[in-house]
Amino acid sequence: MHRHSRQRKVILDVLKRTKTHPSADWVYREVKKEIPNISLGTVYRNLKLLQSIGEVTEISCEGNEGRFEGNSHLHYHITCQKCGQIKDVDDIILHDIEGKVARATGFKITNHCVGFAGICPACLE
Amino acid sequence: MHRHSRQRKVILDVLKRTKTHPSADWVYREVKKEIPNISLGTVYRNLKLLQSIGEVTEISCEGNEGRFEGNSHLHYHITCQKCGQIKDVDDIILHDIEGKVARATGFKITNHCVGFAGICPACLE
DNA sequence: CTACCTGCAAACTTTTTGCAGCCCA
DNA sequence: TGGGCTGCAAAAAGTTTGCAGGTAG
Repeated sequence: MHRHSRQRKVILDVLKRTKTHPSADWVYREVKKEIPNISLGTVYRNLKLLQSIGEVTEISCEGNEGRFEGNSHLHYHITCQKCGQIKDVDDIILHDIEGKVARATGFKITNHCVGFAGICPACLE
Repeated sequence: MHRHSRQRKVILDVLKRTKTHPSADWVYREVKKEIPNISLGTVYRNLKLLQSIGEVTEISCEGNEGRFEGNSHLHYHITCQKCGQIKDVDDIILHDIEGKVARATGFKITNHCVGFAGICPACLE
């Protein structure tokens, strides 16, 4: 199966540590501080592998393509359309919606995501 | 403001007509049947313009980046993780969720999207 | 006329992949 | 020692943009 590698460990550490929702390139530049000769290809390969084993989630709702996070509990996101920041929305979880949609569509649901777009308090002023 | 152009009209027609959620390239190839020498750049420019005036929506939830649709009423999407098809979920709309999130976050909400991932009935068999 | 729009092609951004060598178990 | 993993670089995929000429109003 999988082996350990320093690169993979540091990539995961960076993602677990940050509160932001970074792009692959941001992760690359961050890991580079610790492993200066790491390659971008390795970052992409590991982000993909970590996703496949559920350690990392790629978020994509409302135009936030290619952003990752190491926070594995279910939560939603909101993006400020002015300054671009992405924040977690932890207060609201739709516990029953997957069952409803399963009944309505016949799909076996494995996951759902919710994204909001708007203007953040700071940009509203 | 904006002028009319045959290219723009055909692009919009294609999007209104289809029940799928096509990529820019699919739209390009479809429009090409009617306007053989249209360029991909024109398709991208018009998809962007049509988005900005609300005629077209770019959907992005659960890995469906770069897919467009001409169906402008609010609805959600579900993607089959096996065959890749995207279907509309029309039966369920969360009318009150934007207000809830506005109160919880202080954002002024302008939009929300919901995406589901799972396995479609055909692929389950 | 005069903006806006188009086709074309080049440029850019983001992500993937082939390869030779390295390293963990 | 073998198979996964890495760095590097080239390639692929997706999208944007500059330009010169066309066209709607």
